[in-house]
Amino acid sequence: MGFHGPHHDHGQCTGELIARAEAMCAARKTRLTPQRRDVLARIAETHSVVGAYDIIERMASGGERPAPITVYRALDFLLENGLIHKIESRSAYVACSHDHGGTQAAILICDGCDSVAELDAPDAFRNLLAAARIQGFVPRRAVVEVVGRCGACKV
Amino acid sequence: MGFHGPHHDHGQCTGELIARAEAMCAARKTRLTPQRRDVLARIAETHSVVGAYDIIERMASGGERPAPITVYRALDFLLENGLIHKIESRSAYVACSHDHGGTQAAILICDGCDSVAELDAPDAFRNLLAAARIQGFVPRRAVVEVVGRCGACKV
DNA sequence: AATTGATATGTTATGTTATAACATTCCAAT
DNA sequence: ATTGGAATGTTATAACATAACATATCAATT
Repeated sequence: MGFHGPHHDHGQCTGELIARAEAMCAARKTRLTPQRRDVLARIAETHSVVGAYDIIERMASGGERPAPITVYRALDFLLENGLIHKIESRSAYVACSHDHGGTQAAILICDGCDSVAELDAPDAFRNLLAAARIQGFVPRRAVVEVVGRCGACKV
Repeated sequence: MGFHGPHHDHGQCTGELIARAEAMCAARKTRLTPQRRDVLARIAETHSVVGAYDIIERMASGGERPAPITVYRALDFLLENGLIHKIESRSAYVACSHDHGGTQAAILICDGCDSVAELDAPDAFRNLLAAARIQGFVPRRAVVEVVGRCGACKV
């Protein structure tokens, strides 16, 4: 949680993520195929948002250029399994930075450097969903994205 | 606030919205030009989300077909002036149902009937923004969309 | 080992959403 | 009448996402 500075050990981030992905696939009996692993690795290169066509470009430099549908299929898999998040306000994707044990996280997006942090805000979600239910609404999924400036980019 | 039933007086909704738009433009010395008014009116036809190209189709049936950029320019104006909201998780638009006096509203989206309601949830926003600030983040805009079932569509 | 069924991938094409770049027109203030 | 900013027109293209159908892979069963 929180933004990652420029000097953090990013190898650890990606290492943990891949380990988590493998553990999850083993547990759910799904497969982390080379394509899926490759797409995940490309997204995990940074903590900034990455568009689907950015992923295509990155994969093209260092191998065959995948068709868009190929990347979107991998994205669907990774989304379903909670390994990445879609940033709706950007139509882009980011690697999930940590295991949310069933709880939902808000997304903080810096419009200075495009980097993303996840924010556990259980009170906010509780309030939000409670307010929705009072209206007779049955929540299924909440999209919570806050756009602003991270500590490093604020003036 | 809340979802609108099938039998509500929708003429009143659109009437109020246009009146609000005119008052706002008078106050801010901006212009509610015929194109902008037309786009606003098309969005305001229902309380469901409307895509930009839906607006184009609706305008085409009853006049010249506007170019996409024409509609997007009007959408930008209406967004800037708080007369419509963009639903990020749908890439679509909805008329603002009521004047939010400076406060932010959450959006409830029914995945049964695609209709939208706005929800004042000041506690949720307060919690969310406070949690973000603790991380050293400076919030500028919050996207809060809850997807689920409205009272009429839930099983 | 062969069969089978589900999962994953390949291939081609197209649909959907949004903006760039530059020219022209409109309108209110001087 | 001039002028400067706001709005619109015009053409083209960028960016995001899925449809439809064919083929391949793999693990479980016979």
